[in-house]
Amino acid sequence: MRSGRPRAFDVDEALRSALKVFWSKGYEGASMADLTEAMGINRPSLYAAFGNKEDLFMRALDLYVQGFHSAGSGFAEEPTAYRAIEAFLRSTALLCSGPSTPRGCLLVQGALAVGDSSESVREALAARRAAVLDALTQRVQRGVEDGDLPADTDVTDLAQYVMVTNNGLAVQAAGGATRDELFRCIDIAMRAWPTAR
Amino acid sequence: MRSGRPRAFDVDEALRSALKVFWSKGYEGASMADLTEAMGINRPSLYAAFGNKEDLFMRALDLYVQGFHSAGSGFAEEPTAYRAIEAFLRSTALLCSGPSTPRGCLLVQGALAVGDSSESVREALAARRAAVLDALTQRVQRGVEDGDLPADTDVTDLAQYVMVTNNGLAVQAAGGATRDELFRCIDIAMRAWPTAR
DNA sequence: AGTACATTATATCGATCGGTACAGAAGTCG
DNA sequence: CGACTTCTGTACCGATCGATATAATGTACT
Repeated sequence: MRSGRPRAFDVDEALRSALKVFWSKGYEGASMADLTEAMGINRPSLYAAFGNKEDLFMRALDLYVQGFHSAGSGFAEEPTAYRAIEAFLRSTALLCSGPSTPRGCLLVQGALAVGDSSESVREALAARRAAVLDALTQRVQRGVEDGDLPADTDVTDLAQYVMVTNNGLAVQAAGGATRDELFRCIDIAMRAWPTAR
Repeated sequence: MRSGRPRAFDVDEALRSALKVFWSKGYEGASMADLTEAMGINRPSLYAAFGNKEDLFMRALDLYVQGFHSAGSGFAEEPTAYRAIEAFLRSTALLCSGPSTPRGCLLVQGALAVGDSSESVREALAARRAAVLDALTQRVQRGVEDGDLPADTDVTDLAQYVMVTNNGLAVQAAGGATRDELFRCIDIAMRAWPTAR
């Protein structure tokens, strides 16, 4: 065991608490006072364990993407592109309307309405969203290759449409839309899906 | 003419400058220093002319909705529901990707990622978005009555789908999507439109 | 000219922001 | 038992937040 006074809190649990604060208030909207209160620790403990506010956010962002966001789950493994995208959107709807998590999507919350001080945070979020778009594009591309999408499908445009729907769902969820309402929107959105020839 | 020293700036022009700042940075992301600099006036002049930061934002919000946002333009007067909604979405895409205005939509920018201090601002934005949704719902409803939508169309769900697309377009635009990309997303989104019987 | 009055600019207010110095407390080592 | 190391709690740092007190400036009315 390491010498010195042992830590009186669980780092992972504190990080989960921090994630919830960032999730609901965004990067700049979450103050250190908010964070330390939610995490149940003092300020110096936070800085010793996580560095600074930006480092803490990056850690929370990793946890969010790997542990919560649908791009991390196996949506791409659904048998057809249609079912994969539908699963992706449904997963987003579930995540954004969870009863025990904040409404909306962290990747979208922090993307907008940000001051000058957090350029690197905005870039990190943009990179994460780009990664999601890339995963969607690859799955759509595979759908073309598998023959469950027309050969002349513009995979970039179609993936971006899915991304638009995803972001729109996140905003509506943050605005108070219910889980059922989001699901019915997905049902409509999937009607835009190209039919296989 | 009113007695006393005349104002050295144009109120409407200053308000337009303030709108641009709020539009790009959101309510909390825009500091009074940002605003006064963009407006070209000193702090006391701002407070004398507009009250406080929240009052200024509400004035800017009015200007945005009445002067910029597509819900204020005559999208509803297009002959069919399809063409009305398409016009609405295209108008959103144009607004969110304008070369001389900030990217994205003020109603969406400020809706998310907000601290505790601006509850009333969030409510005002939610009310504006609700008004847009209501206008969409009414136009869809008229489409059902006109017969260019099936009689069993769920107008609420369809309007909410349009709202989701609208919000998604705004987020993608804020993230850097080009005007053409947005337009192609709209082309795909409109494929979900119900066909008249 | 002189008074009244609204706007201007400077300088500053208390509160809060993210971030830390410092001393005491709680462990492992010898 | 100390010596050493790491964490905890308090109290505080300079910077910035939104908002103002105060006094100088410029216009209209008498």
